[in-house]
Amino acid sequence: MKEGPDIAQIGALIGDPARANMLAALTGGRALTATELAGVGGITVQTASTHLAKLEAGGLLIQRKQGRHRYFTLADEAVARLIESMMGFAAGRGHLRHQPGPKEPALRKARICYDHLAGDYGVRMLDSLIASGAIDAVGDGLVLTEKGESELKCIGIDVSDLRSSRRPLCRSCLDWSERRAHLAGSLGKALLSNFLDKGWARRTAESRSILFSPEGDRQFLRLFPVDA
Amino acid sequence: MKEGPDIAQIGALIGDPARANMLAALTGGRALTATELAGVGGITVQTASTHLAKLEAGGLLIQRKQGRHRYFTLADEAVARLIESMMGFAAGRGHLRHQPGPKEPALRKARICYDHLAGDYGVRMLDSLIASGAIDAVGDGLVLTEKGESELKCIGIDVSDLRSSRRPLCRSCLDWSERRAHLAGSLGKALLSNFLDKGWARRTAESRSILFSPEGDRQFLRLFPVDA
DNA sequence: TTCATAGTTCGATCGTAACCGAAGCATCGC
DNA sequence: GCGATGCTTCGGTTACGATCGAACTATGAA
Repeated sequence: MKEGPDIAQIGALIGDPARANMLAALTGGRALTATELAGVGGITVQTASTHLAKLEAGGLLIQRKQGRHRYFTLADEAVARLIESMMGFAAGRGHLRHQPGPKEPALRKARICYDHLAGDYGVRMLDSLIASGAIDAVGDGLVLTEKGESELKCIGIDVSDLRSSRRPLCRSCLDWSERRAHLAGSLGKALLSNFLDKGWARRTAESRSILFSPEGDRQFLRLFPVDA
Repeated sequence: MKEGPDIAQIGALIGDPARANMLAALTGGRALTATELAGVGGITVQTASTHLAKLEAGGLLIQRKQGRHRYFTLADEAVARLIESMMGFAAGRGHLRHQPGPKEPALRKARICYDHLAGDYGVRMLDSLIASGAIDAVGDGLVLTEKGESELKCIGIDVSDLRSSRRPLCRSCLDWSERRAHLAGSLGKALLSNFLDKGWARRTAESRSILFSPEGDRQFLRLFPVDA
């Protein structure tokens, strides 16, 4: 039969634990060096090098040389969405990691998903935006309302800038920890950048989790109440 | 490290060519026996049996015993969506099958995607529904309009029946051959069933392709014109 | 120049999983 | 009961790929 595109190739690429860990780490959006990726994969640099070459040949990664470092990133947003969707799927099937580990709670509270906010806070934000009428959930899509647009302007986000990009403004992204949708798209990215710029939150060095400051936490919860 | 769900497990399950072929075949929505699946995988029944056991243990497949046959199907629609999304991704990266084969054209024209219409005709149908105002494409979601609902009633589809199901009415699904969206969800299913019931088209025995009769072809093109 | 760091390539080992033949169950038709 | 069919389990072979040590290339620093 051999019908359609070859999913076995990319399945096999993702199917190795070391490679899967590297890809998951890169879903954090940050460019990482080969040595760092060897660390997250739990393997030596030699092995990591061959893995990275395969991932690059498969079109999942791109590398950028900078001095004697090589920075690897996911090839594009489509790869990030694929990985995230597989995580959502795996979480739904109970294919979870054996030991949750100490960083799990922080990761579940707030983490970065390629370039936008995910985890409990990400889901909460979208719920609140929908409840307040800033975003309409229509079918399985999301649309920004006029009301929402003016509210965003108040917190310093100019939506007309975002519209000029080819990327969709609002996109819903399934959250693997919450098993519900959070906000992706260029607006999702802009909101997270906004929080980081304001100093409400910051990214951690080696993890995908996002740490809110006490003040940032307060502001965030005020801005996105649960029962709005 | 070791953040989040284990995508390596399902990646590895899909990563074997024989298993990938079986899964792709099952995306046709039809239940297949172990022997049939061995055929599409290009392996003996013994080997297929072990593969199927692994896929079942991984939650991707379910089996139903019926007499001395065992019928395998995808576990649920989420699996079908995962496979289809991986196909779309793979097609975009150029991970195509080596030789297109003789059945390719028919497959590209019209095929079944779990339970709804895909391929050129699937994409054309959605485009036409949007152009005529029966469906609104809003954000990256799809909504049926009142006008669309009454038009559907004319061709014999009662939307209120569909609404009662928990499954979303309209969903967009990326088509790997056309690289554009077609209509999924319970409405997508209902439309395809409608065509099959009317005798406009029929499913083929061993492939995912859908064959339109000359009359059905005429009716379909009349109902969903390109420049409506 | 020399040394140190980052990364790749080579070579060899090792483990696992895919594979099939043969035997073993289960179900159907007779 | 019998044989035939559909499928699974067992045993043994084979092949591929993940892994690492060691050697090699490249960039940067002193």
